[in-house]
Amino acid sequence: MPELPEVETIKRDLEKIILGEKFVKICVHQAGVIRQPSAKLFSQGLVGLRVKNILRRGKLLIFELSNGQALTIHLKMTGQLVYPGGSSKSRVAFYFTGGKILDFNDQRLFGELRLVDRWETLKFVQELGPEPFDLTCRVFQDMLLKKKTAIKPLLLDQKFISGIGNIYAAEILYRAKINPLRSSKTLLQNEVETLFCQTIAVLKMAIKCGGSSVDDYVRVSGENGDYARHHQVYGRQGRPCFVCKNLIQRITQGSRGTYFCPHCQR
DNA sequence: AATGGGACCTGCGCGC
DNA sequence: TGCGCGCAGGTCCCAT
Repeated sequence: MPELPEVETIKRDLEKIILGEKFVKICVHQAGVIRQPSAKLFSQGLVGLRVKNILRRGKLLIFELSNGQALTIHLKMTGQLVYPGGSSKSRVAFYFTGGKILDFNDQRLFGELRLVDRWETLKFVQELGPEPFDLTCRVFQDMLLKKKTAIKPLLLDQKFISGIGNIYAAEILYRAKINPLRSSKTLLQNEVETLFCQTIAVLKMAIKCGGSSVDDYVRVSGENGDYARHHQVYGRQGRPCFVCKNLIQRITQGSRGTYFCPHCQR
């Protein structure tokens, strides 16, 4: 699922392809993914505009446009942006000057595309927690002390911290040797420091690898990201921990899967 | 206020 | 072999 490292990878891939390009035509094959305004106004509104800048906020991709508006794309679970496009899988096809086609694919139709006047004022954006890379350990510790939730669902909470999803929450907690069930405010100073450092380290390494290809995620070129081979716990239930050889467990937490090593993570 | 579960979707893998 | 069910998870929405 596209989390921060995957969306950042897509952002960087796209910068090389469509920065400065002008939309000449939009083909909406699945109107449901266009959340704002109507599919018709969305298409009409984009034609003639250039992509001035590409940003990422949490897991949201933002295309700043030449007239001051913005195209926002949330890939949710199965969204993809693929170039060159023009495939039959495409839910929306973006045509640019010079014949370039960018496809938005989305098997499960959870994705959300919007054309808005100001992306900063979207409710979703306003409620997002801080970017991990903008945090200091000290601020992170203060945030953790204000909550009493289990640490795993807290890391997944986009209002608490933005960009972390189910895969990286598992990998980060494993590397920090912290049990996902621990209440955030019971974490000791040194555990918070390790958690903070591992959060940054895992996300940075995952970006360097082009993200984790599990299920549908691919880079804009269609290639896989390479970080999945660094996964220590995600999807490894019943298999031995690489450190202690005890079996990785899968439990359900907040109605989604949590993978961890009960021996290494305390 | 904070937490939990269901809804939104589709394809896949499993068990019968 | 084939069918139906559960599961996958980002976010929203509602109930508790």
